[in-house]
Amino acid sequence: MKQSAAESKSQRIARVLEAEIRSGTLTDGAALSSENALVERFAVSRTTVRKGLGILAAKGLIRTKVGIGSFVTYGGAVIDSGSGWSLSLADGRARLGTRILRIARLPMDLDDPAPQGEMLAVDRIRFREETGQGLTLERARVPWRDDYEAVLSEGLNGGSLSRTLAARGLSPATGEEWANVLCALPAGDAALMGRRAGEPMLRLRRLTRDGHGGLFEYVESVLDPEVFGLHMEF
Amino acid sequence: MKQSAAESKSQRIARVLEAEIRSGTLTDGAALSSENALVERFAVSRTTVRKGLGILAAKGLIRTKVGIGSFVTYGGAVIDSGSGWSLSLADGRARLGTRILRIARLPMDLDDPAPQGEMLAVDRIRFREETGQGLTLERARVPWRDDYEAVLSEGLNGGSLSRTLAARGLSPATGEEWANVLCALPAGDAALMGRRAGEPMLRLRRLTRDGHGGLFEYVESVLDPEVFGLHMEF
DNA sequence: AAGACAAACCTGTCTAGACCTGTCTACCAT
DNA sequence: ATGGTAGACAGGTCTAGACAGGTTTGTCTT
Repeated sequence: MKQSAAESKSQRIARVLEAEIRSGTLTDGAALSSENALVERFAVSRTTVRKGLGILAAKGLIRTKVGIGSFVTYGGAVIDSGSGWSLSLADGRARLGTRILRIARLPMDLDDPAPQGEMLAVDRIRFREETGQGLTLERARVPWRDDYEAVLSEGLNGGSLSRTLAARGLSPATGEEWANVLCALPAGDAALMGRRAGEPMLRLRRLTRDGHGGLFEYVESVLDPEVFGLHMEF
Repeated sequence: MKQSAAESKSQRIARVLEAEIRSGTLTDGAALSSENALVERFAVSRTTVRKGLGILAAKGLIRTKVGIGSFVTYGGAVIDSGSGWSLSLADGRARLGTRILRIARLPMDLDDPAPQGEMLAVDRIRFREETGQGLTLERARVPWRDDYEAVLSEGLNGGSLSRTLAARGLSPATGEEWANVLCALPAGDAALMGRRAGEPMLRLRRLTRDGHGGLFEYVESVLDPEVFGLHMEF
């Protein structure tokens, strides 16, 4: 077999496996085949397979444990504790696009956690690419720090606020998450999402704290109930 | 065998048992099943079971005596599990009454798990005592066994199906749970609950399996979204 | 009724082997 | 120098046993 010039074998392996993960063939939490099985499947050496898996691990798509194997960690938007909810797409294959509504510095504007002064606010919508209809509306608030100035101008690392914070060495120590039914979508949110007001929606609120109990991040999400659900294994 | 997270089998066993201890299913001083029984239940080797028990012992949750068995030594407050989600009453203290709609032997009548033949069915409503309005509607299905005959005539142990099963030495090895928004309460369920049809509701589905992957229990619940939510700490 | 004994449990400990990832080295090709 | 191959080795995880010794219980004997 001829090797396409631009892509090494390990990159190809990573690409094929990533496609299987993102397409849902390999679902969240599922075990990948063992390295030796992948050696068989791709007819390459184990070194090459491991390089490919390394690429996926660096992207955060899989995690591997000695003596056990590699596991898909994509889509578990929550924690890696293995014992939490993960948000799941109930509706098989919906292609999601993302649009950032704003990244701004402003006083706390959400009701729930005690007012905390200036915040870094990130509002984001995810929408169905075919129709443009908004499927999720997420409002994240993080206590302002001066080194967030760069975020305002340069945006987020990989579109993810948690990744942006992690890149600054910030990660939460504890947290809570609530899920409930929002019986009627408010008109303002409906307009932003391109939906009808009054629809029932799935609502998630997530509050994380740093080691000293201070607010780390607060996220409020409204999700299309036809597409999103929560899933847990135990 | 499919493993659900990047977690070793012994860790999973420890986690499941810890949840049972902390949730009060296994109370202080109670004996755990013997190691060989746990081998059966989780379908793993005794070495692995012992590793799991070792984790619990290291946490001080159990103590084991030669020739006798392992015992729960967790005396502390039996608050909620800490791992996984717990159903929480959003609406402070609503006094709940319980009404069993039926306990019956019948062929599988719910859509979700593959049809399994005869089932023990328990349908139950929880309602607000002040108003009589139904807050939850739960349908539980368990594959029929002949020794359930007594359940049909004598009812459940303490009103709980899981407790009834546990009393017969039956407990699940693994399970999954889904939560989503039921956009419109069907008319039939609405009549049972004394609610208006078409209301949005919170819907939970829970499927547990025995160690060999066979169906253990399936429960479908519909919950008042004003009163119930999901909560998780991590 | 009291004691001895055996069977059936239980945990503690050990082994051999299968299969897994992590790491290393030596070598080849472009 | 880079990317791939092939193999060896260490160590983690799990299985399937065997064996020793503690505990309980029922039964048989005295």
